[in-house]
Amino acid sequence: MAELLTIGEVSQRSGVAASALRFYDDRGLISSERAGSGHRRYPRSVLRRIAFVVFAQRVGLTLDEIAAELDRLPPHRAPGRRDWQRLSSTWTGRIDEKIAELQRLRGSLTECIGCGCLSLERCALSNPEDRAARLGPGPRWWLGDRPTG
Amino acid sequence: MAELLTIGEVSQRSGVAASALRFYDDRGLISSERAGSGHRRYPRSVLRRIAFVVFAQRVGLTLDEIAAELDRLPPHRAPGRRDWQRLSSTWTGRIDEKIAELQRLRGSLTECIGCGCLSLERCALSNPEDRAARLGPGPRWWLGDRPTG
DNA sequence: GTACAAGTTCAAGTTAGCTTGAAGTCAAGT
DNA sequence: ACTTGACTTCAAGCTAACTTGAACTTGTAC
Repeated sequence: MAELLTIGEVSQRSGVAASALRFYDDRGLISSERAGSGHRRYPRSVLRRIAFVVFAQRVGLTLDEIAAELDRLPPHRAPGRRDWQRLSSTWTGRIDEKIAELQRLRGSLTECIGCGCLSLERCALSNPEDRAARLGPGPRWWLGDRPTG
Repeated sequence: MAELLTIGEVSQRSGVAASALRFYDDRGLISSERAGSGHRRYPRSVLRRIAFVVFAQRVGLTLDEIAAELDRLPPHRAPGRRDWQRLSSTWTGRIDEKIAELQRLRGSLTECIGCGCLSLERCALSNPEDRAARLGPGPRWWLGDRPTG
């Protein structure tokens, strides 16, 4: 039962690719000591941190946002039950927003099909404001669905 | 009242940037005649086609999928009420799937917070199968949420 | 001592859906 | 004639979150 884990072991246990772990390491989401050889050595607590990252991603947070959340924890500490609960309401709130938005979309869709208008000017579905609001290049992430920045 | 519209006019009426319209044109989503000058000229029906594209994007279809749908219409025809209705069930179905998935996510989140486990091996939230299933590079679109390829 | 797996860094590639810029053409107004 | 604005093509850039490849070093097993 080793105290410190290699990147390969962490990868296996977490299901996250080693390349991704190096990437997280570079971005400061996780941190490692180095063995004399220069190889990364991770404490077990890193697994909870990784779990946190994975879950947060599923909720829809970007890595930057996740990094910000992790920065609010005592340095290098893995999130515990308390932190979990502090975040839970924010996260479920976020999911709820997404659900609500999809339901609104669903509603307008059925409406539009009912009336058969398919008019860009009138139909709520086209939602030109949202589209106009997204400036610059890049894929249109969730196409006008992002709540705040 | 001109019969044919310039790309700028189409852009204004649809709210879609001219650069995007050229992009759609190149991808075959819309098609144009050319004036003697080489400038694009669009029939009015293009507005309905564009509406179709915009709506389909909001539902979550990729441009490739949208192109496939449009290919099933008589060539160069704008989608009418019938086409609309034929597609409506597919689309609302798709939205429903997404909603269901978010609700599942919400459920596991509350569960996980209740038990405080935050274990990558046991917790339903981490969902290693989904993650393992996404191969290759590129951003993890909707992080493991995509139903079929 | 010689494989071979597993680790390292760093740069470049991948995806989608556009945008931006460069360099030039065309049309209308003064 | 000259400017202004709208249009053209084509190549390159942007974003996020990684992956892939090259070139090299370390650690373990036989």
